[in-house]
Amino acid sequence: MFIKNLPHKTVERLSQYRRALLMILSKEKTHVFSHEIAQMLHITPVQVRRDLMLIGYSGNLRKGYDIKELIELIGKIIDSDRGQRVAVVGLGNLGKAIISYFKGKRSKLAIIAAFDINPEKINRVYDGVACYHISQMTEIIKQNNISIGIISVPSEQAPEIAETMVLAGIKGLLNFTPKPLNVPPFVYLEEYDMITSLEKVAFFAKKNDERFK
Amino acid sequence: MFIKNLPHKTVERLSQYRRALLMILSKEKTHVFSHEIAQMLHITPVQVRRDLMLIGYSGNLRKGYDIKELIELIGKIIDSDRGQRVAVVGLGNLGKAIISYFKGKRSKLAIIAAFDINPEKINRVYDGVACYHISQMTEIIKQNNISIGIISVPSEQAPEIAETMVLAGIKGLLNFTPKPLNVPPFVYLEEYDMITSLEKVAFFAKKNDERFK
DNA sequence: GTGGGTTTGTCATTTTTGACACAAACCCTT
DNA sequence: AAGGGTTTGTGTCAAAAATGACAAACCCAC
Repeated sequence: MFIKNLPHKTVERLSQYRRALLMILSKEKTHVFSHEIAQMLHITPVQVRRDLMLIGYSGNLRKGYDIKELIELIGKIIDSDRGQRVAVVGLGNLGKAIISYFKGKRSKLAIIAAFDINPEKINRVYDGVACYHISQMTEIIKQNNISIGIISVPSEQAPEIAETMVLAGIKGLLNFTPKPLNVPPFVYLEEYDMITSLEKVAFFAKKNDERFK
Repeated sequence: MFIKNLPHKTVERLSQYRRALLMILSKEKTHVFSHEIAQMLHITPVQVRRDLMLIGYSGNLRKGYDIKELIELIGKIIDSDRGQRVAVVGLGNLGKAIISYFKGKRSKLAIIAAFDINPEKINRVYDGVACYHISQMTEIIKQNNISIGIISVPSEQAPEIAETMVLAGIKGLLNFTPKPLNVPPFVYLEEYDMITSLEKVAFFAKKNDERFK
């Protein structure tokens, strides 16, 4: 299903809505109000309703939104029909953390390979994901039609890894290193920077502290 | 140093500028142009200049910006004068990854304690950070004046940890679990969600792919 | 049924963020 | 010393995102 020009931020929130909904689905509830979703994500109910409007979902006026239906609709919009395959490069602490985060999550995104250069890790399986040597990367990406790459290697190696993956045909990259990367325009790149997040928290924590003092 | 109402996004970028500048500082260069910074972060030169204007820094018209000066100025603005202390709760793969990310980074942010419940980890030191049992958390946070908390425990435990930390006097929280948290308004909370990032990459990678096909 | 209390859907507005355009400053070359 | 090529600094505009406001739909209680 396609909706033209879905705003960037809305895509992010849809993903968050879905995970929040999956969490409350286990309970006996079948419906949820916009203000309940809003409260979980610290946003306003209007924002939730507007996002849902954009994807064309209508709630029940008195009962709210059908949780199951909504989860499925969000899936139809943000997931790819045939699923997308993901590879993690760099099986240090971070790489392992990412893999275990995904474990058990039913999703159209499947991590199906990991790469490293440490001989002790090669040919072993971590949380259901097989680890190969980086030299096999191009081959395995092509064979398995992997379209998404996660980079969690030491930062010096990031540019080289990125280039190899792009040449192998990857379509999207998530970069966990602080090293800025350059990729062609047909590859979507997201820089995910823990340090910046932490510094931001520190800045606003400090500011908040002064304000409430 | 205080600048009133520095935009949210500018704060994020300042942190990124600083890290990009630190990377090129090692080389022989002493000055940098706005378009060079822009290229590294995939933004426009105007944006860089605008941000620097907001913090009142003037570059040299012909040589660009003095790297060293700029790094220091950014520090004066986003860092706290006396530094801020950070604790990591949950010393699994993710917790360890965070700590090693920080190792060697000179910064006003210092991770000075970790907490876990696994007896094997208690009273050991990881990358220079001592690990304590969670039951000691309140005590140690207060004693050491820790103001920032990073939550990297399994998601079910996140709300309880957050509450304890808030009561212990924490001022900012960075939450790596998908569990939405609730904190009082005087605590700054940032949710850092790996899954959402990955789903976003997947969505736009898919979209890009269709566009360029 | 009829009125009151909720909640949705959406238009209109504000706020935030980013981009354009261009003058002024500057150095280098000649 | 004069002209050309860069780069900065900033007023202005455009786009994106968030918010406010409110009518319409609906259920429940009575």
